Amino acid sequence: MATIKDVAKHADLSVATVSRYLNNHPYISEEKRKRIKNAMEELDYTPSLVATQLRSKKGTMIGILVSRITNPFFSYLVDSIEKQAKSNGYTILIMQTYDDQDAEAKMLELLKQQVISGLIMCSIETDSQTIELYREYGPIVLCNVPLPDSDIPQIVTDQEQATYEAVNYLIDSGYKKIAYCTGGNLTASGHGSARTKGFERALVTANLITKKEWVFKQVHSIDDGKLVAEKILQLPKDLQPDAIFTSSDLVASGIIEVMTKHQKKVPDFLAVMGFDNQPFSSLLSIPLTTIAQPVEALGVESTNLMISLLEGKSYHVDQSKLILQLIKRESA
Amino acid sequence: MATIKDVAKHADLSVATVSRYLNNHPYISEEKRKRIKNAMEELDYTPSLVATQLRSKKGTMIGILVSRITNPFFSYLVDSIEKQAKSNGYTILIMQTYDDQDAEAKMLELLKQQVISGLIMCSIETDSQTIELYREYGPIVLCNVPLPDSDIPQIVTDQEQATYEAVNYLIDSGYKKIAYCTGGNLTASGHGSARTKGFERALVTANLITKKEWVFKQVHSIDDGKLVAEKILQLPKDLQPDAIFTSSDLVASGIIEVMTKHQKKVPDFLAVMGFDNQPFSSLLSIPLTTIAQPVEALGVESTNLMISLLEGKSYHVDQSKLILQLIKRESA
DNA sequence: ATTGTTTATGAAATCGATATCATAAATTAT
DNA sequence: ATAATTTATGATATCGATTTCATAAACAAT
Repeated sequence: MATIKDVAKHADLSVATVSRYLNNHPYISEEKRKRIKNAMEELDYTPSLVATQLRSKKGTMIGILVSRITNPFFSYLVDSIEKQAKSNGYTILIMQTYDDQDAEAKMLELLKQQVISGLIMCSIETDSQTIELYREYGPIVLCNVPLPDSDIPQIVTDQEQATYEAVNYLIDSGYKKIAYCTGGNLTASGHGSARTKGFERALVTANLITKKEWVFKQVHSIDDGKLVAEKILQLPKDLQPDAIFTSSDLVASGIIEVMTKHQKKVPDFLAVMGFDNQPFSSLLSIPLTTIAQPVEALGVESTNLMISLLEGKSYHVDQSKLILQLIKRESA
Repeated sequence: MATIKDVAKHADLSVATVSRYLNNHPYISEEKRKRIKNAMEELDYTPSLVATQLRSKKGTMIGILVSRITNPFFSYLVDSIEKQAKSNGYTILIMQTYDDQDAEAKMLELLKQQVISGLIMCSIETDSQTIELYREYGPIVLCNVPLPDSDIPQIVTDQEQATYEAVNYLIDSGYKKIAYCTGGNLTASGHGSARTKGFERALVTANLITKKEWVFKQVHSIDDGKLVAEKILQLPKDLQPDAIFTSSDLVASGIIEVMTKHQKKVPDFLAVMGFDNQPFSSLLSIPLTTIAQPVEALGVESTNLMISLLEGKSYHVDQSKLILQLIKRESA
């Protein structure tokens, strides 16, 4: 690999001049410009990002933290972020946490070490104080994971209201025993809690009660959904819910699969509300009633915000596109 | 941020000794060991990855190239790779190419620049010679994208045979006018070509013909699938295929959606063969007949191979798990 | 007692870039 | 004509680690 030294030698100039050329400084004669350019081409030179970063502390890499890339909500979100970042000259580094604090910590370390210059967190495990500690090393943007009591820049949607409306829809449809799934554990401050609030508000407003047997934590995947369904089926008849609000379409699909296998009709036996409106959700044997998230906009806005933070500009978040929408189909 | 210098000063030792401590060199007295450890803790010191990399040329970052992360096949593959890499102390950098040569080139540049120490390519756009050029900068492993005429380390599955068997299954079921979708463009050397070979072999063996109206290139997504379906429906009746081999379950779903909307029964009007056996494929209104890929094993094997290459060890690929399997359901 | 190893440490060069300081020539201002 | 600026370039210190070389005890061998 050719280095800046080689280029300098080859062009019979100092490294300083070559460095100036690289950074578009003024005061380089047209003639030397050409000599440098030629030397670079002849030597097939590319500046070392590592060395540049060590010296200048400026980077072009943005980290993204998601809990699971296999969840289409996140893969589409990542997709959106990546497109937006790439078109602005930034590169993306993705890491999954699998709800693991240590993984999240590792990513924050990468920020501290300037491997990444900024971090977009689309999932969160640690408390806000810990995250605050890392803000001095580079901008952190929260994407769709509200952290109350914190002034970390965030792109938010109103998960509370959307959940409220969705559960209200269930209630209006006549369901009274509504179960609830969350990806979190109910204690954490992740966005689960906003949904939980909306859920509870709807129940309270309608004067309905919930039972602890109807609450399922840490459910993420199709398989988790299957487990939930099995548990429901094992409940005594009078304790069985007649509807369930799930944390994602993945979970909803798993529940429906098991119910169908046991000849329990959805939504007659159990109404199932999804979340995310994934591409396949309309194509299932029982098309999902679900809540669509503005994935595209979430990605664009959080990336724009991140870039403006990195470049010291200001950015006004366009909240108008960050709207959740209830999509009524057949599962509830 | 504390540096190695600060630690040295704080422990009243030289940077060299601290560096030795960091790298587990022998010949450091127990007493200084403790002093260094204490100093590090007090200063909350973390070695700079960037600086370490600049000096030692060794890194812990592995790049992954996929064409689209939103395709579940790739997101599950990435998931598998990430798990395996993480458990060995490596970090993953993911980039999407969207079939774009330039994106691929950018990732190869990251290898040249030692931002990543190795690259796992799960999709490929460039020709083998170009890729060869970058091998001097770090190991490159091809994952499920056969490049013939190349000795780049690769993890392969027999896409040709699997396709052959799947198409044979269609033929045995009585279909004679079989259409074909590919993610590539038929000219490239990607894994599309292996499938194409298998497809053609099955047709030739059965003495069937294909028509250029039945060949669809560059189809990847659900939307691409819808387009294909529309095109088929616009064909004159006698030119319409009675079965279609698709490049992914995503495409298959899109086709089925449009067919269903036009009251054309699948598989009676058109049998649809998927590819990938995605988690939702069994849950669709018409469960997909498809080919399961050993995603998990592909990830594990390619990562193990990469790590052994990175660490100068040898690794024997366990081919026994890299088996494709035809899964018969209802769509064909 | 003298030489040869082993153990333990520090000084300084190095990796490949950037940034500061110094300097010299060319240009403009007084 | 001299001073002040602008333009153009090079030397060199620096970023934060690793690594080589040198050195000095401590211990063993002759």
